[in-house]
Amino acid sequence: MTSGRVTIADVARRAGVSTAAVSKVVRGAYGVSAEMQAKVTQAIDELGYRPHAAARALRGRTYTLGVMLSDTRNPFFPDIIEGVTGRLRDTEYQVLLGPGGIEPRTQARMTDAMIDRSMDGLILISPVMTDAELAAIAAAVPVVVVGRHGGAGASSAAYDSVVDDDVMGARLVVDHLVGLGHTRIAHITHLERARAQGLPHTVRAEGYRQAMRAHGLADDVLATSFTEEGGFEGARELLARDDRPTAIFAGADIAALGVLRAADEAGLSVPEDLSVAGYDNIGIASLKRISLTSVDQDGHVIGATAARLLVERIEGRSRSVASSVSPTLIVRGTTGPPRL
Amino acid sequence: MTSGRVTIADVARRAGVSTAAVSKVVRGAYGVSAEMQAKVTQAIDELGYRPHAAARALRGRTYTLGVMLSDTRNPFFPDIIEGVTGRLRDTEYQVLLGPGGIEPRTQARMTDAMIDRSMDGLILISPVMTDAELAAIAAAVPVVVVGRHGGAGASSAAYDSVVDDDVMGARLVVDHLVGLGHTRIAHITHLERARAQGLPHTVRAEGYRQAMRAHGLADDVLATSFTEEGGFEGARELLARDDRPTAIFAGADIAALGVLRAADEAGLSVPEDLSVAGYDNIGIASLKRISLTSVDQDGHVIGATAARLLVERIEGRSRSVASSVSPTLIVRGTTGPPRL
DNA sequence: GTGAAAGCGCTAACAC
DNA sequence: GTGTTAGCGCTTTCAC
Repeated sequence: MTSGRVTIADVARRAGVSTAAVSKVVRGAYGVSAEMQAKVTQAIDELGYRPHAAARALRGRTYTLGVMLSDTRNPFFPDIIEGVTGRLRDTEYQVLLGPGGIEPRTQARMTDAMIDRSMDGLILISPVMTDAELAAIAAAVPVVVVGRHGGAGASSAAYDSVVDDDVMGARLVVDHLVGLGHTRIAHITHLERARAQGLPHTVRAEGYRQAMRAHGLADDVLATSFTEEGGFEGARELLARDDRPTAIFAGADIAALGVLRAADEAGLSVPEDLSVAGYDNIGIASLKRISLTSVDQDGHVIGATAARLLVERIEGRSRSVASSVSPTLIVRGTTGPPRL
Repeated sequence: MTSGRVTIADVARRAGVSTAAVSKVVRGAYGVSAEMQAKVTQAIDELGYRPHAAARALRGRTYTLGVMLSDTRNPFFPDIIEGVTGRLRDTEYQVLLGPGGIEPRTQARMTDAMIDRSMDGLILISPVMTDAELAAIAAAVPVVVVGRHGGAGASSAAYDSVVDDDVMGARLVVDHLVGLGHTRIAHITHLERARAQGLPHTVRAEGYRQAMRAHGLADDVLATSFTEEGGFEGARELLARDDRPTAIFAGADIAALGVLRAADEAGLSVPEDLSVAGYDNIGIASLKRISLTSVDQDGHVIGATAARLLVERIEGRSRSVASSVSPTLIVRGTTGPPRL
């Protein structure tokens, strides 16, 4: 089977035409008569011919798009991937995912590997690289970056980007809580590892500050980490204060789960004694037993947008595009009016 | 940069040798003097040469292994993938993931695409295909199937397989519950969609039955679905009975979460009134607020084993291997002695 | 031990 | 509108 592969020459012989003609029909290129089209198509079907991607790669495209994942465990990757594959379903492009790991080095190795495999374009999800590295990759292949905000003026023109509007997401939460009557609203964020910038947690924290200011309220940001433990520790510290907050907005659902545990342990009932909101709307947030108010990023739209932009780039657009997807607040059982 | 790619000819020129020599050095093949080895290696470094995978594919290997994912949302995929990539880290193989979807058709399209891209071997995770289709793929490329039990005698010789020992996992749960004093232990399984066989849930249910029988207890299997709702509905039905079970073993954690909700709503406390156990040990099972007793599959070992077997196959083994990985029971807060 | 040369399957000029 | 042909970058006999 491997060696007995059907080639374009077999099809040409069968249809009684040249290989060039077959190639044109396969690619849907210009200059083929309906008659030839029919003959070739029939021969292809009879023989079960499928173009050999590697051979194509040597001259033209591979019709392969790569998606580099920075962290396979990230709970909204599946949505983004579904968005990407859904958008590409009826095209001839195939999507392959590359587990890049969380280290800049392993991510670089993966993007190199994808370029070596002649992929036609790359979607990088939350890449941990310098803008210079990103620009270098974008110089070699069309690139769309997902999940990194704005950043580096000039060099960013080399690639397109899609982000969740994290400022808006944070504002939705604050507005919701203020609307319920809360005034002491704390925010738990992720402790920054100096190097990368424009990361979602930074933007969410900034959005929170802006929104609080807009309401004339004092902000209160605590940086731990986006883990269950991080949320737990942060909440424990916040709840130990004299004038403890009546609401805690965690920058990620996983941390919000830790906050809920801290509330449990402190004997506080949610949402009566403490309102809790998260970000990302991960699957379990909707479980009745959790029922966490959260900001939904609509990974489908993000993925579909990234796919659309990438194909546009491949097909010739050179002007760079930065797309921002609006999040939605999903109100559930963990937020309510503060006790009077 | 794209057009300015460094080729083997550039390296050969720089080192003052033939392209054939460079090729041998790159592949670590026989018959190269130490001196040539040194010259070539230096030229490669100076020029930053990386072999072009597509060009290699036309003659030899691509050093690319494909992992077909049947359902990106499956919570233990990340572990399996980490196991695979971890095992391959220090080899020259690269791993690319293919989102195959849950339909046989889309999965077939993905495996075709991977074969068209000349991947050296494929790992198929929980593929939904007939054994004949699997055999056809295995005839074209080395294959390791993960998550499908035994099955089709003869044809299975065409590929290797790695499975979790689901019979053992089910027994661990039953033994644990019986040891605590339970006798009325019910099992919630997934309603079978006729076609595929040897699927984990079937084997888990069978393992549960065997274990119950071994203890001289009557089994009690209810088939709903492996969703939160499925677990909820199943548990509601079970708990409405006169002699309701004192323990429910759900064949998947997600369903166990539904069972917990049903217990909450019925006013039963866990584990005093009802013990609950799941399977898969998904991330949130360990959250203090959930603390679900569950069976852990060790996806790392499963992934690493699959990678090892695949590489062995590629390098020549023809005898087929079926590997079974032992699961572990993680006892947490949802199981305890029944109320007397 | 090393190099020359023939392809692998396909695409893209360029002739016809 | 269709066919001929020259490579793409690499691997692999086969001479030397």
